[in-house]
Amino acid sequence: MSKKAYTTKDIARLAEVSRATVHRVLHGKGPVSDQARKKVEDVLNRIDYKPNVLARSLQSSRTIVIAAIVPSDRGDVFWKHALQGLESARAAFSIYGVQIDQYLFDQTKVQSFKKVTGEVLESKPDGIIIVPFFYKESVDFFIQCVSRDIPYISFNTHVDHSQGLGFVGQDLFQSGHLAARLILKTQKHEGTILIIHIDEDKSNSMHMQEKEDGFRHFLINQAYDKKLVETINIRVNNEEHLTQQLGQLFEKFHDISGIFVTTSKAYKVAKFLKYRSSEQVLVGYDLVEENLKYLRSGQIDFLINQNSRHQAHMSASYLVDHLVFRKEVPKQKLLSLDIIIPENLSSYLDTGHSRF
Amino acid sequence: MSKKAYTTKDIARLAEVSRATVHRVLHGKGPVSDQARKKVEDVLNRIDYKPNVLARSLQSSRTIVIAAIVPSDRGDVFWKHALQGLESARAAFSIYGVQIDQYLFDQTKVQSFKKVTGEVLESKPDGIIIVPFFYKESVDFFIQCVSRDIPYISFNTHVDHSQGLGFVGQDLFQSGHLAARLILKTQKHEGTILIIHIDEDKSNSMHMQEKEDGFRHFLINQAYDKKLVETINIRVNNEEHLTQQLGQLFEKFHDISGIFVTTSKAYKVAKFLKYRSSEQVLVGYDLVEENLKYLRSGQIDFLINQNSRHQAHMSASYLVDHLVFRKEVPKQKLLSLDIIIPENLSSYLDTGHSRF
DNA sequence: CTGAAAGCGCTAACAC
DNA sequence: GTGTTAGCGCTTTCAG
Repeated sequence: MSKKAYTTKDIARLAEVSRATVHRVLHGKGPVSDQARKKVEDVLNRIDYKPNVLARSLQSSRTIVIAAIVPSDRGDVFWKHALQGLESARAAFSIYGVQIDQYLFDQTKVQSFKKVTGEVLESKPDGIIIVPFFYKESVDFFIQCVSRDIPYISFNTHVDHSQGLGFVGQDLFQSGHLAARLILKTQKHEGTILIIHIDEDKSNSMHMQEKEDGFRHFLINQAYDKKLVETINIRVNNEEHLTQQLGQLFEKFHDISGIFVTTSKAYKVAKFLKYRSSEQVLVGYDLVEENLKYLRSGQIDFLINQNSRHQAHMSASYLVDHLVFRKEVPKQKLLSLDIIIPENLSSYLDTGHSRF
Repeated sequence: MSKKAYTTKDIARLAEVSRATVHRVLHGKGPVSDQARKKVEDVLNRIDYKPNVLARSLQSSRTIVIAAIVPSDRGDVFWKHALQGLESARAAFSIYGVQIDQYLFDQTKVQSFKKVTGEVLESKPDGIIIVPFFYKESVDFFIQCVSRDIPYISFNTHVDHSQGLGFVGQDLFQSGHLAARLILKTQKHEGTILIIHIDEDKSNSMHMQEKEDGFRHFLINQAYDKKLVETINIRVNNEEHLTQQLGQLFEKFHDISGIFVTTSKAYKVAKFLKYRSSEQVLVGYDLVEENLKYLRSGQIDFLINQNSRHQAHMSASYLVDHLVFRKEVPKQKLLSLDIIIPENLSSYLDTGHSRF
C-alpha cells in the first residue's frame, strides 16, 4: 500500500555520496563541497524525504531541554493546573528525550520574574515556554531569546512579539462577549448589570479590560441601555471590606439583574449573594474549587473555563513539535471557550486529554 | 537527574543470560528453560524495566493493522467528521508503524454491517475500532473478536460488553439533563416544552431515548408541570410533511416556550421557527453546517457538540496505547459535553487537537 | 533450548 | 572535504 519511505541511505545512493555527507547537507553543518551539496539537494528536491523521528530520538545521548517559566502556584489553582499540564507533557514527551524544567516566579514580584528569566538564559535551554506576566520585562527577555536563537512559546498572557514561535491562549474579548450573551439570555429582567474586576493585585488588569471590552461590545450591539452597565474594581485584601463594598453596591443599584466577574474570584460574590438570597445571574471564570461549590448549588450560573492545564500542555506540545518533529506550529492557538454548568462539569474535570 | 533506564542488555547482564533469552521471557514466546526463565523473572521483579517503544517501532518490518468499522458518511457530516478523526489518527500514529484501515457500512442496512464485520474478521487485524450500530449483530461480532483474541474499542454507541478494551462516547442521559437546564434557564415563560426526535430511520432510537430520559429527569427535579412536556417523533422523509406536522403542533400547543431536538436535525425546526418568526428557545445537537447557520442567526440558541472527530481520534489513540505502548486504557471515556453558542463556535470548529 | 550477529534509520567520532 | 565505523534498544534469524 504505502510505499517505503526514503532514508538517508537512499539519498546517499541516488546522489552518489556517502550517508555522512547527506547528513551534513541536511543539517547544514560541517564542511561540504559545493558539488556534493548540489548533488544531494537535487535528490532532495526530487523526492519527498521525511526524517524518521524515532530513529533520531533513539540517540539516547541527546536530550532536549525545555525551560518553563510559570507563576508559582501558592494556593492558586489556576497555576497549579498549569503545572499539572506541564507535568503531563513531561511524561508524554520523555520518550523522545525531552526534559521540561520548571522555573517558578512570584507573580506579585517583578524582581522574581527577572531573576528566573536570567537563570533560564544562563542554563541555555533548547526551548522556552513562558507566561509573559510582566510586559516590559517580557519584551526584554524575548529580545535576549532571539539574539541567543532560543525558540520560545508563550501562553495565557499575550505580549506582542512576532519573533516568538507562537502563542497559546484564549480570545479574551470574545470570552467577554460570550459572558454578555449568557447573561442577557438568562436574566429575569432588564436590570443593572455589574462588571466586577476582583483580584489581589493589578497585574491582571489587561486581561480584565479585554474581557470588559468584549462584554460591553455585545451589550452595545444589543442596544442595551448603557446607563444600566456598571464597572467596579475591587482589591481583595480582607473579606469584610469586600462584603461591605458589595453591600453598598446593592443598595445603590436595587435592580441588579446580572453580574460578570472577570477573574476566578466569582465565588466571593456568590457567597455574598447566597447570604442575601439574591437571584442575579452570575457568570465567572475558572474551575477552582470554591467556584465549583457555588456552581453546583446554583449561586453561580455559568463558569467559563480557561483551562490552564490544557494551555500549558499545548504549549509544550507545540515546542516539541518544533524541536523534535521539526513541524510548523501555528503562530497563535486560541483554545476553546468552554461553558460550564453542573451537568458538564465532571466531563471537564478529568483531564480531558488522556494521551498527554 | 533521572537515572538511565534499564535495557534488555542490563537485564541480560544481571540475569547472566543472553539478550535473546530475556527477549523470549519478556514476550513469552519461544522455548526457554525454567531455570533461565526464573533468573530473568527475578531480575524483572527487582528492577523497573520499561521497554523503549521507539526502538521497538524502529523495526520497520512490523506494521500494526487497525480496522475501523464506521458508518459511511454519505452526506452526513457527523460521520464525515468521525472519518476525519480516524484520518488524523492515522497520520499521527503512522510513525509507530500503525496502519488504520477504514471499513464503511451503510447505516440503514444491517446486511451491510454484517458484511463488513465479516470482512474485518477475515483480515485478521491487530485491533478493531467500531461503532456498534446494530445491537444484536454487534454482540455477535464482539464474541467473535474475543474468541480470536482481537482487542476492540467501541465509540459513539454503547453496547454493553465487558470484554472490550473500552468505550469512548458521551453521557447521553447527562446531555439531556444539560439541555433541560439550558432551556429552563433561558425560556421567557413557563410554557409547553417539546422534545422532538427527528431522524431518518429508527436506528438512533436508543440514543434519543436516553437523552429524553435525562431531559425529563431534570424537569421532574425542578417540579416542572408534567403536563407541559410533550414528546414528538418525526421521520424526515419529505420537507413538506415536516412543516405540516410542526404547524399542527404549534396550533395544538399555543404556548410553546422551549424545544429540544435530540438529533442533529434541529435546523429543520429552526427553519420553521424562522418562517413563523416564533421565539422559542431551541436546543439541538452537533456542529453541522445547517445548524451553524441558524445558531449564528439566533434561531438555534444552544448546540451540544458530540464531537465525533474527537471520539474517533480518541478511540484510535487508546487502541494505539494498548497495542504499541502497552499502556492501560480506561474502560470508559466520556468526552466533555460542549455547549456551543456563536461566540465560542469558531474555537470549537478548528479541530481543537492539533497534535492529533 | 541458547547465544551470537545483523539490522531498523539516524547520528557522532574518527580516520583518510 | 569525505567516507567509514560504531552504536542507540529492540527484534529476528540462524547457527550451535
